[in-house]
Amino acid sequence: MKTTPAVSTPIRGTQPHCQTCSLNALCLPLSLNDQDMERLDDIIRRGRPIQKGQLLFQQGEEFQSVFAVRTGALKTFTLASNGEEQITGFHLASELIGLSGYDAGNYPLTAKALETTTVCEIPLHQLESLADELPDLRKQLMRTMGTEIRHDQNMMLLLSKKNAEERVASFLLDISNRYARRGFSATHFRLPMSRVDISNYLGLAVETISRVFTRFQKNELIETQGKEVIILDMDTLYDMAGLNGH
Amino acid sequence: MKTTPAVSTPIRGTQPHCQTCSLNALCLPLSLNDQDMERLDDIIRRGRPIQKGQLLFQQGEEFQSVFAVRTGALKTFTLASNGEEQITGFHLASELIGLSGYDAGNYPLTAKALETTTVCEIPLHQLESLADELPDLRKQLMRTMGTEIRHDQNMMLLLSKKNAEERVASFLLDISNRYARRGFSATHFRLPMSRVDISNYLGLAVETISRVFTRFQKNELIETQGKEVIILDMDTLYDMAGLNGH
DNA sequence: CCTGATCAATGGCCTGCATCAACGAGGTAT
DNA sequence: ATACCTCGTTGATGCAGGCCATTGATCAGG
Repeated sequence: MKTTPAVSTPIRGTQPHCQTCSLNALCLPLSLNDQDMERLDDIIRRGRPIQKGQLLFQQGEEFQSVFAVRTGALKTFTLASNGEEQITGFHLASELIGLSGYDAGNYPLTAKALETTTVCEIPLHQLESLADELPDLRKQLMRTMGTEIRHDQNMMLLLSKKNAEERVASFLLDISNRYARRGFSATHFRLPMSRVDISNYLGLAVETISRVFTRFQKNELIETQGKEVIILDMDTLYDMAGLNGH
Repeated sequence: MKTTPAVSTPIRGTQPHCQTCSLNALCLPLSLNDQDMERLDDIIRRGRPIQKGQLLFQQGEEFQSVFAVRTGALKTFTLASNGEEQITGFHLASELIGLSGYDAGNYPLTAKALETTTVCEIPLHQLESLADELPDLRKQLMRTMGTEIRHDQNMMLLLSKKNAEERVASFLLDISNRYARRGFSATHFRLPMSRVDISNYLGLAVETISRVFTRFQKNELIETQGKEVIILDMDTLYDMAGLNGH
């Protein structure tokens, strides 16, 4: 439960590269040509996996690296002064973590593994100089931050305007879409986080999550068994989420 | 109530420049040297003021420019599919608007003037190429986006964990700090937005805002008269906001 | 000066969800 | 096997804050 020493030294040869990574079309290299991708690949450190419950970095620590999730999943959360935690996001494979630390010298949130997880570590200094040389990389970084802002503002809308059912529907569809983009099933997946995490993220009590899940099952919108979820009626879920159409 | 044709042609000579602008230490030129600031200044368009209620840009419109507030104030909000609006932020002098549009080709939110407002328009294309040439400008842009992310994540915490009094206290202190950074009084200021806007932003009903304001006045934490606010007991407000100390 | 519109404040009622409590199902250590 | 976790589910109760309605204050237009 303590911060792991980030990621160990690079072990080239036994480790995959951006060029051959199946996620490169979703990840930071997204818009880079082969040459540029190689230069990015050169600064990336890949280390041993972090175990469930371990921290990737902690709120207040010096902001040294940005991370891309290779396998597994993490949650990021901020701590209020009273010690309460607010989960700000879940991060699946190919997603970038840590850029929100950019405006200050330290991470404004903590990242914790939800399961055994491997990440690519991108040291800030080198990312900085590379971003100054490669306009496409700079654009991609700014797009990623723009996406994060958009996500957070959607969450603000969810948290201040939607009721419990709308929140849970939105959440399920969000996860479904993110799996689908990675080539997995949009209707049959496993939630990597606990009910408590979901409730925290959605600003509800755990009990409310349970109740909404069972209500959704009675109405044959979904089927669940523990963390396994099958979506039965995508359209109705979209309506409920207040995302009519798409 | 329709989108204004953004900002008219530049009227050089009668308009101020970044170099002489009293806000340049808070605004985008923040970290630029004189030469670089001049180059930024060259691409900035300054136009006639927009009136209260007019839109600077509208959700869905093509993302063409970023704006810096020179005088006045605006609110930005997203529209849910049911038409409800969620205010995502208020923007005072020197603050940048529009960067959240960065991940797609169009603005994900609408910006509306809360009072007569003047802005500096920074066309995206030119900002892009300048950012590729000036590392300091790139860093400043990314820091600004990082600040926005941090703000939004604080709002997520507020919206999902704080009660009505804590929300209002946090809000008043936020505004107070932002005025103070601009050299205005931290304890005596005028709120540019209506109670309805505040309630929307904080995820509460208008009536709740009114009640909390009067409760705060009975407890001699603040004094209000319409939009005028005087903060009487900053320390207690900090405690209530859950920002003990600072 | 009057009229209608917009905004803020306050009272009264009502509900969605938090809270408290209890319980079964796995999982793990002894 | 047994004891002891943690996790998810369900039921019962209470309340913070939403919603509706009224009133006064301020302001713009005729």
